[in-house]
Amino acid sequence: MPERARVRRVTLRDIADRVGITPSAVSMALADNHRIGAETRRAVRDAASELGYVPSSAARALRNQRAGAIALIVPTTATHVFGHSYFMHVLEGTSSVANEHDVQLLVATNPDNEHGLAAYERVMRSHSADGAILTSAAIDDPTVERLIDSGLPVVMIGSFPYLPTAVSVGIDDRAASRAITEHLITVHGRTRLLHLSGTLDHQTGVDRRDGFLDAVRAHGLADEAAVIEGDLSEESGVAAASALGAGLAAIDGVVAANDDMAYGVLTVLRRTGIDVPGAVSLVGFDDFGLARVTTPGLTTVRVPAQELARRATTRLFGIMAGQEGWHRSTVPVDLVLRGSCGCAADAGHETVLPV
Amino acid sequence: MPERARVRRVTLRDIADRVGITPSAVSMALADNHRIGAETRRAVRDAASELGYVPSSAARALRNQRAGAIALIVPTTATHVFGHSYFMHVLEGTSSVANEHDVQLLVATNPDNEHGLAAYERVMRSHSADGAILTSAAIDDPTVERLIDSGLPVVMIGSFPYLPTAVSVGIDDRAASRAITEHLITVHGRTRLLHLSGTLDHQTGVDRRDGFLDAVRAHGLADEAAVIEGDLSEESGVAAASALGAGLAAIDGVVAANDDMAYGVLTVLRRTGIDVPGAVSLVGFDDFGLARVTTPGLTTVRVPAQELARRATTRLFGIMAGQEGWHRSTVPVDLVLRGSCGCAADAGHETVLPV
DNA sequence: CTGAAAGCGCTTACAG
DNA sequence: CTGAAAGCGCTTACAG
Repeated sequence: MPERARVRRVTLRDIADRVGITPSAVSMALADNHRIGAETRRAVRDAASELGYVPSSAARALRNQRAGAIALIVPTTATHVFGHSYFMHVLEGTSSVANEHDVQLLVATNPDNEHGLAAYERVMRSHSADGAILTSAAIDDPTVERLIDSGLPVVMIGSFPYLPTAVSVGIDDRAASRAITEHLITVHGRTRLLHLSGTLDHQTGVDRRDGFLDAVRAHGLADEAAVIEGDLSEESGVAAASALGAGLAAIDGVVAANDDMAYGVLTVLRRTGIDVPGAVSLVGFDDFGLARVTTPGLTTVRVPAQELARRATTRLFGIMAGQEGWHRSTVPVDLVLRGSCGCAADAGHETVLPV
Repeated sequence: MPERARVRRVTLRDIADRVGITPSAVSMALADNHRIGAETRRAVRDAASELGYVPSSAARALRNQRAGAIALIVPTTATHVFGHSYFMHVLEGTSSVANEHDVQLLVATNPDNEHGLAAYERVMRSHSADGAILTSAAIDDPTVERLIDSGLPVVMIGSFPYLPTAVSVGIDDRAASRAITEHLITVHGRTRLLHLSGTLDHQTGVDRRDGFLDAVRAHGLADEAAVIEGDLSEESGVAAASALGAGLAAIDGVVAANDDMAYGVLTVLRRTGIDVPGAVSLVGFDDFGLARVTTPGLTTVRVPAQELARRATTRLFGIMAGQEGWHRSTVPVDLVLRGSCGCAADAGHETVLPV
């Protein structure tokens, strides 16, 4: 295999031989150790770049007892529950911060319940990663606590009220959901509201539902309000709206727990001939891209997923460096008012309002 | 830091001490080496699982000269060009095969043009990965050739006619695009066709356009046909259709290079009051999910992105194991006929036809 | 001040 | 047949 041969490692030894010093000295020279004279340092640098030296990550990891990598842990179910856009945003945020720290990013998924546990437990135990970002775990996921108890630095994205000592970065889902619901009530005079929730085994689903309930209760509209549990997929939005049938006519506002479900509802309303926002105000949650181009544009809560990931990862590096400090960071979100609630008549226009 | 202490590594030495043999013997026992007696082997296994032994990936990597990881390399621009769903499918496919081989998955992105090169060159040179999957590189991306020349096992997803020796897995974009265009011509009698292409700096964009041109030329419709270059985003579909203005009325069929752009076109057609599929047949490419739930359902080419990734990764492991063999594998695709071309009248119905 | 050894944790080639 | 050393490539504590 001549091709493989070309990959042959360039080591400190090769540089040492060329410059005429020891590997130890080369190591120090490359680390700009003052023990090594300036001219030798330069000679070493030159030789290193000529030979195309790159340190062996394995040797470094073994010697330093640090992997030089962090892991992004993704429970299997999460992709389906949270959607592709959410993960790409998280991946981009995590990845860019890891790059800034010159650290590799491992992505660990749980293939199934049997080996799933092992999948990321192995990551931590084998010390393939020095820390982990965990996103979108279910409320009752037992692996989360195990992971935290293991002592590996972990930062979670989302809300974890049952793990008060865990470090997490998230948004205030409840307040945001309440705010967008109150927008329908106070600005658009809606009184018969439906909430299409996410799965209630995730904290996000619970919090967004509770925010909706906070709003309808505060305005004395609880009796007219209803909640249907969906699963955050567009299909479940279609299904929920379709199942309502004639009952749809009795509703004048729909608060969906994410945009995808809102699209599903929109499709059914349109098919049924119910005007949005004329007869029904419709709002979503997420603002991961498509909300801007639907007709009408979808009013929603903008979740800064990439920013959440960036903060979580930055914090992770802080913890790995020995920092202590806060356990929970909440990132503010915005209401993005477009046409579907009744705000902006013309396509493309939007108003952004901090919650 | 008491928490960190809990992570303290369990090594072969710990097992050896407990069982009363040498680390070497433990290593052999765990590898089921026949040199070690059955009872010792059992004792070692018991001790290992009691102590929670997991081999050090760094030590193994250093000793075996293998990283125990593969890399998924993603050029920066690619996310925007190919979309979130495409990448999640690729990630899932690659990840699951890596899991099956008990190998870690590294995700390497090129943060920007300056350090971008270094980003994954470092991955290969530092031997952080034993092989790489490269997806969606631009035609003129110089890093691709460098990567292949480096000797690191690489499998690419997509089409790379300029790199005939490269190992790649893809679909026949040109044939599929021709097939779906001919469907509009022969089955639905469309004669004034518009192609909304992807970016032409990616082979996919070129191939799908050429397939469209093959079809209109073969049927003598080239003079009535037009091509507009988009960028695969829904917005660009909106923009292209809007820019056409009154010209839209002269068209009776639109072949978009992906579904997202088709949604954009659909939005404009609907807004303009042009009936799909009554006045215009509209088709896309990808079938990554939403095509099923639009109204009408979008006729498209189903691209098995996850399967492509699975095959590419399986092949990568083959190459890493020393296999030689084919350089290019083409995965067949299907036409999925729904309502937007004029085929299935009722929502939810679809016909699947191999290309 | 500087040279060279020790050792991270593993596996296997080698000596006995 | 089996015990124990060598060595992967690094970094730093130690001896001189």
